[in-house]
Amino acid sequence: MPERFFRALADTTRLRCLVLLAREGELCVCELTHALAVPQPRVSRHLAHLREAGLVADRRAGQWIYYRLHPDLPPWQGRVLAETVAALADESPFCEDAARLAAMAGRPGAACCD
Amino acid sequence: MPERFFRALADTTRLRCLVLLAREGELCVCELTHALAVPQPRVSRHLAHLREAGLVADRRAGQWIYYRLHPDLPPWQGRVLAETVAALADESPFCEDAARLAAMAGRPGAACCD
DNA sequence: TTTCTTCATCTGCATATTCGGATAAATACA
DNA sequence: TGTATTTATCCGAATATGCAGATGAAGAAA
Repeated sequence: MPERFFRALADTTRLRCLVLLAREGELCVCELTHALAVPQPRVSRHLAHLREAGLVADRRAGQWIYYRLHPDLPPWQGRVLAETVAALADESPFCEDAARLAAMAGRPGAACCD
Repeated sequence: MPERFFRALADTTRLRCLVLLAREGELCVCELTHALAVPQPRVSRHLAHLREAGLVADRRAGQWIYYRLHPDLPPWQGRVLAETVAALADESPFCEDAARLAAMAGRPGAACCD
């Protein structure tokens, strides 16, 4: 099912989510929604797609659901993802996403004042 | 346009062509058609897709048109492709494709009797 | 020229993908 | 209980993608 893997990567919204998750480790839907600056249902829909493709895992914590890159990703897919993230992280719109996330106020897991 | 790259990889016929080209270096359409055992217009259509995505280059030699992985592929895309080919080459249907190609009679570039 | 081979493209159709907007479900909190 | 927040899903429509089969275009060889 390698086509399923690449199909999951063949969309800008999903790639932006993956690049952010690779950088940050774990993010909730509202953080991703703020960082990408797109409607929330769109983020949820694409995260569901990534989850069904086995690329991300989710974890509920109170009212938030945190997503992360799937720890059991096949090694070659992990290497492909790492190469991709390294190549894209400094490009647009991925770097802007990271900047918006860093500037986001009231992030759920963050300390209030540091 | 990384989505364009991954979209090009998100189809079995195209992946099979790419794996064969990576193994063999250069192949004409009739060799690919024989190796994949699918209708020729299907191969041509997907090769055109790969060409428009910048993944392969073509070269006319008489009545044959030879395709190869594009020599100017961005380095990170080359690494992704190499990881992918290494992971898939021994899997089905990619290994069967290589076997059918090896057993093909009357290949255009081959010597007649060795 | 005619014929053959190779390859590309067109036509018609079915399916898949994506979207925005509305709504539902689950949790936290008053 | 009721309300606010977070997340998921549904709906309808537009667009994209894939296929098979037929046809077209280009070169080779008679």
